[in-house]
Amino acid sequence: MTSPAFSFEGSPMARYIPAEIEPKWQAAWQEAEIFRAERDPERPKYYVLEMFPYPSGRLHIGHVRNYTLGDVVARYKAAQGFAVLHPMGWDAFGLPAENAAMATGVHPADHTYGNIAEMKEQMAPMGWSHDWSREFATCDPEYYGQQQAMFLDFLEKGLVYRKSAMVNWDPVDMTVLANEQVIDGRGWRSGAEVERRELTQWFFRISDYAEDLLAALDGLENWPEKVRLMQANWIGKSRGIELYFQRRDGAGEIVCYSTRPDTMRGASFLAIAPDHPVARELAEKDPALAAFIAECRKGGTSEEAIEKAEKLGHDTGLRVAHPLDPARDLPVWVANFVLMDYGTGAVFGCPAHDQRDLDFARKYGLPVQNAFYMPGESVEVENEALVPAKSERVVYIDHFTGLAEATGEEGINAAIDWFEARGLGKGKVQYRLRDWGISRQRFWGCPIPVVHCESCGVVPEKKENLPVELPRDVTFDQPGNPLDRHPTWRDVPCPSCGKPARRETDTMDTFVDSSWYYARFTAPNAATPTSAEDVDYWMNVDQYVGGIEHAILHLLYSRFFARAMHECGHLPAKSVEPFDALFTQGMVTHAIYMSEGEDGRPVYHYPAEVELRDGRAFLRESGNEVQVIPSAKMSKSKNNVVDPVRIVERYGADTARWFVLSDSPPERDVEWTAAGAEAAHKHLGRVWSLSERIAGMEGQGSGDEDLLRAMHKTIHDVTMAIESFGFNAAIARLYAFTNSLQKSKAGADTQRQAIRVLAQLMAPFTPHLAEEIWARQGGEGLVARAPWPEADPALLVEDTVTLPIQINGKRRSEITVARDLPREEVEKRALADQAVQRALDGRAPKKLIVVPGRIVNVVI
RNA sequence: GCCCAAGUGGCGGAAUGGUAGACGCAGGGGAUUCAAAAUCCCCCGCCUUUACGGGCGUGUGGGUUCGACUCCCACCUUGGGCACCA
Repeated sequence: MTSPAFSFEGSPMARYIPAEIEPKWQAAWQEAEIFRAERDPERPKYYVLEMFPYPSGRLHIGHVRNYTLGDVVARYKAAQGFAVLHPMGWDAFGLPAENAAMATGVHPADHTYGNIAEMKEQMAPMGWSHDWSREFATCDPEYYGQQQAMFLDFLEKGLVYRKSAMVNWDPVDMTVLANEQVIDGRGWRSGAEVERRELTQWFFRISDYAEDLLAALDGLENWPEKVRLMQANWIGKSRGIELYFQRRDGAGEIVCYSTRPDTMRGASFLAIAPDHPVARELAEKDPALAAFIAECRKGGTSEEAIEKAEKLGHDTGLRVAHPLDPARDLPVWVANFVLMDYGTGAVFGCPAHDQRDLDFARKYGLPVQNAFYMPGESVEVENEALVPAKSERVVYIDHFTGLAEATGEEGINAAIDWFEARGLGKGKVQYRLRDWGISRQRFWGCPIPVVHCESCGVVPEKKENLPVELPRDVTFDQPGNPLDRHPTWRDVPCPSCGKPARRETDTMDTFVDSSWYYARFTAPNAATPTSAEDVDYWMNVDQYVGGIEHAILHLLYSRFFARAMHECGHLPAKSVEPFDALFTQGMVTHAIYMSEGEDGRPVYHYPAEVELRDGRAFLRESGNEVQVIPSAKMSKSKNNVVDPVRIVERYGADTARWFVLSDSPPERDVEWTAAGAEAAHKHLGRVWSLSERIAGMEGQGSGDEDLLRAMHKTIHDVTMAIESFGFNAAIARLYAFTNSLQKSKAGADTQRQAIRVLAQLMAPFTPHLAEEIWARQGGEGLVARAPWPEADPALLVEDTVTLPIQINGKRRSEITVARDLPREEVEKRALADQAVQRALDGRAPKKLIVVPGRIVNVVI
């Protein structure tokens, strides 16, 4: 069949040139304002949100993945008839702008707004369906002013308070450091050993919501299981007991929190935090202890730093009575691994059943005594602690409750009852979750709107004076927060008594900014933080998309903030869980090409300098082979960053979008490869040629029904795949259908129908190419506005099925039978099969399993 | 150190407990071409066999099941988070 309609040669086909297609359709969308979200009581709404970017100034390929994922959902939902809200804005406060100010002297605001302008320019060619009319940056005074208003509401409701807490202190630069700025225990600029220093700071009472935040996780059915689990572990609910240990010096008691009171027999010491009041009290008269406590303050505040630090202890000389045997003494040690923030800041050490306690006991020569054995093994612990799961049965040794063999859980419960009955302790539910410290000793953040007055104390700023705006006239020529040394900004009259007072110069954690932006998008210009009408209509976020690295902090803070906003009347009750569905995507990675330099240090090569042959990499210039490290996180210093702007210039946005979605499931990391991008581009070119060929076709053909069946199957499969975020699978189905269409001999009308459906199904992924094909094939209006195609169920079922036949679970043959063939017939046909006959060798099968429509298994 | 996740051909990956390897890349063969590019067609897990076929195979070791990539237990490796990076 070589009619002209099928010939590539000689037909006046246009080539696929994205640079001609893409800007045209972007202009058409803008002209029609199809992405502008409007409240529409006639239609159901759909709010899809991607985590907004920090304006670094460079669009990263990770952004491309994130926003393309959201864009597919937004465009798909729009095609299904929803009123879609798909906003975009900027998480604009933060350290990098201050670092830039220190390096170049440019004001953080200028730096940030400059970056925003640059990034917007880089985002425009991607063809994302964002509603830019709702754009804002968290550093806009209009935004952070509303945040300050909410801070004052929280203050009034008692959701905010001040207390002392530790920060990283650089003793040379005389400044507070972020954890990121502490490298191996030293300040990143000064190189000085960092110490922990106490500062009075503002806190949100998130721990009051620990139980609610934990319990409500069950209702978040459309969140990834692992995120819920991570949050549950982070909140860390545990049931235990507060135990009272009487001091031998008669000065009262030390209260320890324990989740394993059943192991009390093995207690050999008490360990208290260096900041514990008892430690401080004893240090006043004990210079050696004071020196030890000072030593414990070395290093950063991060939990990782504390946990990994060498376990150090100091015997205070104080003794307490062992609760089980008042004649027995337990020594009280100060230990650097005990955290004042958790429990009571004091624990009893049971070396036999806790590895850390055991290491500590061996180091300092403290006794090790088992509280239980595993059943049948009466072995004393040596160098490995015996720590079975609480559900496992153990044999308690001479237990104070009278228990013999029991599970850990039973032992714990019995021990709690026993101690409570004797007034030695009190059962207590404990959470690991700490209150959220929001004070930052930095300039580029939302100012905390309070004033410190000598006579009135801490006085909230009046709401009519908001926003408390950051000043323009600041310099960054010395370390620290310039607000601290800005007299005219800092010195203000007290809002209450009018006497001279000082503004709070700390600003808020940037996580505060990102804890409510989703609500602000529903009414970005409202005179109050939110507007009731708009949050009622648009909230909740139906689909939230972002990086897995935000699984805990950002999402937990947002959940808390929504609850707090509800209490202050800024969100309805339905929005205390603001994100109905969450999707966490993986990273985009890229291989690193590395060789060894003359000095032995690694040299990183740009992909452009490298030629790939048979999976090995060689330098183009010298021909020397270089080492390939696959799937590495993109990093400027490793020269493996892929610039999406260059990709779009070379291949067009549709190729970039198609590729980042096609190669890996979205939740997993995807490796960017030049070959993959090339292949994606080629495929789009094939679809284009196919469309051009079909456009020129006329007349009848054969196999129309086969093509229609394939088309409806594809509609069904692609729709299901999009619904479940299986975008790579959706794209695989689109590849397969393209191949079927290419090979089809069906008539012109059917083929035209098929290519139009293909364009519709591709539209969420490659919207520009889809529009072009849609227009050329006589589609009505914009494909972005065409209703999503529906699969005809009648065309999805086949009359016959092919059943694999297994023998002992291994596939050995297959039979093709009518779909509704009765089971007995299937059995008969399966047993008659040659392979089965051969395997049976005259014997009768032990068992015959027929799963209708799926499989036959013959057990011999 | 603690919490979480992921490991499937040369590579990225597919697979409601039911034919492991869909789809794509790389590779091999062919067509077209004066030649190349582009395009099109076919093959492509490993071992064994002339062939038909047979054996092995989803990080490792166990277990549940007629049947396990999928469920359970232990381990190994890699990645994410650890409260002041965003």
